[in-house]
Amino acid sequence: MIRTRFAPSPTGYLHIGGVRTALFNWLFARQHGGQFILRIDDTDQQRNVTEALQPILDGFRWLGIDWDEGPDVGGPYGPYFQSQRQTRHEAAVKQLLDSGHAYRDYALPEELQAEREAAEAAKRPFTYSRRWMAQTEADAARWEADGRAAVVRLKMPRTGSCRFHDQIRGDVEFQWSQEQDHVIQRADGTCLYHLANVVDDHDFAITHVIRAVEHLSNTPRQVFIAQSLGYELPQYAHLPYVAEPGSANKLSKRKLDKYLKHPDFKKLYEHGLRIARAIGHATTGETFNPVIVDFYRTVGYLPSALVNYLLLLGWSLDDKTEQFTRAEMIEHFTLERVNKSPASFDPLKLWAFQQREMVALPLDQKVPLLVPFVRQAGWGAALRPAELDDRVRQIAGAAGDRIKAAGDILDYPEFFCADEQLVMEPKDVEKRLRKPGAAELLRRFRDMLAELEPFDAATVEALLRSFLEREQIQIGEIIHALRVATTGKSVGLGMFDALAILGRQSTVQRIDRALQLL
RNA sequence: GGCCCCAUCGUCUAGUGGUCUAGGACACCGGCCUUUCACGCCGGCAACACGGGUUCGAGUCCCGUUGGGGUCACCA
Repeated sequence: MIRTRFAPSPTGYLHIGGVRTALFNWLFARQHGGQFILRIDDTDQQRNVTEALQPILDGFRWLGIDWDEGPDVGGPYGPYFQSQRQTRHEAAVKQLLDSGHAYRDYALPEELQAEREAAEAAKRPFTYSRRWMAQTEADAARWEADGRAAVVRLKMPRTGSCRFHDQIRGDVEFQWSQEQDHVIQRADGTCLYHLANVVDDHDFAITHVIRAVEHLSNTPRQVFIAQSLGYELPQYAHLPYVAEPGSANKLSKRKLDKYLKHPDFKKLYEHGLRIARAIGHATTGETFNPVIVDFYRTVGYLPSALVNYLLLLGWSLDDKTEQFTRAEMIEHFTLERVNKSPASFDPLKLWAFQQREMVALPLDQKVPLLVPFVRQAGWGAALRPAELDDRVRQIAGAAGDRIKAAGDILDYPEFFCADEQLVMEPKDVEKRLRKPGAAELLRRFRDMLAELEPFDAATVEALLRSFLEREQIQIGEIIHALRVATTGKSVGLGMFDALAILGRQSTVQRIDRALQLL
C-alpha cells in the first residue's frame, strides 16, 4: 500500500508552493490506489492551532484534495498532530540513546559558539569536539550539579558517505563529514522537527516522502535517524521549489511588495483587489495575496483551474497536452516526469487557465458561483432568490466570456441598481452624450423604444436597424450615447442584450434621466 | 564561505545522439472581425549560458567555467 503525506504547519494560510507539493503527493497516492495523509506539524509553543488550521483544511477541501487520514477524518495511525505524539518521539530518543546513536550533551550555547568561531577562524569546517558529551552517568551527574542541562544530540558518523536514491534526482551522495551532531531533543524534553518527522513518517507507514527540495540536504540526518532506529527507508522524491515571477528566487508570501512591481503579478492582484473591495473582504491581512490560495477562492477562481495550472508547474505529460481533468491527472501523473529545475510562477498563465475553464463552464454551473458575489456585495437585496438567480443568469449569459472569474459579475452594477441611482461616468457622458446631435437622436429613439413590443434583444436590434435606415445614419452615431445613457459607461455587454435585461421601463427611464442631466 | 542542486524562447515546457533550419502553450507585436469591452481567427517576434572534449554526428553524453538557487539552529 502506497502512503504519502503532506505535513503543513498551522500558520493560517496555504502557500501556493505547498499546495503543489500536496497535489503531487495526492496524485501519486491516488494513482496507485494508495492513501494520502495530512499530518499537522504543530509545535507546542504555537497557540490557536485549531484556528490557524481551519483555513488550510478549507483550502484543501476547496481544491478537491481530500485526505484519507488526518484532522477531521481521523484514522488508525493517529493522533495526526505532531504535538500529541511526544511520547512516541521521546521513546525514539531513548532508543537512540540506548543504542549509542545519540548522546546527552552538556555544552553551553556559548561554548558551542566558541568552537564554531574557532573553526571558522582556522577556515576549517566545524565539527563539534563532543567535549561535553556525557560518557557516563557520573559525567551527567557532575555537570548537572554544576547547573548544566543536557540536550540530546545525534552521534553522527564522521567518515564515509550517505547515499540514497531520489525518485526525481537520481542517486544522491553526501559526505558524513559535512554533517553535524544535530540536536534532537531540547533540555526541556521537547523533540525537534527532524526526529519527530522521521518517527511520525515511520509510524504512519509512509512509503514515499515527496517534498520540496529544501529538504534534500536535511535528508542525510533523517536517513541516519531512520537507520539507527531500524526503520526501513521511505522512497524520497525532492520537488523543485516554485520561484517568483520572473526570477529564480523561491516564491515567498512575505514579498508581496516586491512582486507588485512585476506587471503581470500586479494585474492579477489588482483584479482581485477590485473584487475583494466590492464584497467588503479584508485586503490588508496576510492572506489577501496571490501567493496564498485563499486569494483565489475570495476572488472566485475555479479550483480546477488552479490545480491544473499547478500541475504543470514542474510537471508535463508531453509536448502539447495542457488541460487535464482530475481523472486524467491521476491517470498520467508520474514522478519521473517532474522537472528538476525550479519553475517560476506565471500569474498570466494561471489567468489564462482560469479564463479557459470559466468560458467552458455551462451557465447552469456558472450562475451558482456568481450569485454569492452579488449577495456579498449587497446588490439585488430587493430581489427574491429566484429573481436574483434569474437576473444573474441573464447577465452571465449575455456577458459570455467577459466573466473570467466568478467575482467579475461585479463589473455589472448597472443591472442591479435602481434607475435613479445609476452612476454615470463623467468622461463617457462628456464624450458620448454631449456629442452634438446625440441627444436628439436618443430622444427620438427613446420614443420608439417606449412602444416596443416585445422588448427582447432581437426586437430591439431590429428596431434600431430600421431607425438607422430611416435617419440615414451609422450605428456608431447613436449606440454609444445609448450605452452611456442606459448603463452609465462606455464598456459592457452587447447593447441589445443589455437593454433586454434592463427591460423597457428601466431603459426609457434611464434615457430620460440622462437627457435631463445634460 | 563549506556542502549540495539546477541550467532550451520573457515564462511554463517538449526534446533520453541523427527525423532540430528546435515543437507546443502563456505573454508580446501586427492584421481581420466588430456598437464598446471581451472573445475568436490569421500572421509574426523569440531559446539550446559559455568553453573544451567523446562521436561520423551533441540541445541530448563527459569535464570545466559562468550564472542561479538551496542548505548549513536547542525553526518547521
